[in-house]
Amino acid sequence: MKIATWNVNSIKARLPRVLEWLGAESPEVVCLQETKSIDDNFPRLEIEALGYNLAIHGQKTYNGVAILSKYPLEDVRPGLPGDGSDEQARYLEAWIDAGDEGVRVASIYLPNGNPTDAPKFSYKLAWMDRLVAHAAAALQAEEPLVLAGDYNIIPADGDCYDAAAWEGDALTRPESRSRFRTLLNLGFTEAWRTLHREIHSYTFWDYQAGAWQKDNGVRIDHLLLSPQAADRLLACEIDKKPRGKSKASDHTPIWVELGAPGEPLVSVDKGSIAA
DNA sequence: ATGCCCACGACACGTGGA
Repeated sequence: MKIATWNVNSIKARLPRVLEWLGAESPEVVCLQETKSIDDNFPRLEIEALGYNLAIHGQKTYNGVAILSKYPLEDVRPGLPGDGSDEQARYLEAWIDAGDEGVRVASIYLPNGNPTDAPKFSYKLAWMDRLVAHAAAALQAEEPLVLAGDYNIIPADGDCYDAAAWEGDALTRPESRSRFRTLLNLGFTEAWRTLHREIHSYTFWDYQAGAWQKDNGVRIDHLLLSPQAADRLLACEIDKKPRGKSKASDHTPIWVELGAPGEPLVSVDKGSIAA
């Protein structure tokens, strides 16, 4: 089962790019962020026509998350618990009903947090504290769980093109990174870094100053796997193709491939073992 | 050193993004 995450920067502006990518790659599950659409205006029909079920959690103009799935969606839960006064649509989770290959998936749009001398930064940190608490509780279920989305966190200096340029930014501040590590240390596996050793691989390139052409990017879109999901991890790749198209989002998709429970992670050549 | 570009809402430019 392929599970992707993509910050589309407006589902309305990006619909042709999204439909083209879904048609070409056919991921079973897709988490979208920054849909920037109220639920009544979400282009459901076009996406359903490609064989997807939808769960959406939107608001006017800003934020907005969605989960697309070729399997039925069950137990859909919009909103990150922990603050009933938070009206920003940044979290949505659902159970993907794929029988023995079922998995719980969350679509996450973590606050940017800039500028760091303003309430936006404290909101980011408080939101991360709530995410840590919710993730810790979710682990108690001992289910396969994938927390996928735009974390607005550059985990390490090698995950951006110029660490000096990003020093002091909300995406690299120690307060942000330490909370991301706390999340990982609960027992989550960061899929891409687990399977790739190379640095300077990115999921976001700014629209400005020719960042895409110069490969001035940052790696801020992540998939975090519970132990039961990590045991099934077969692959994780960044698909840079959509970022190079016209009318592109500034983010590009990243995906994991999960096998069935108990499926071998690598094929074994029994003949050579016998020899 | 600062802004570059893009999307939104709803018409002009302010807000937000990262």
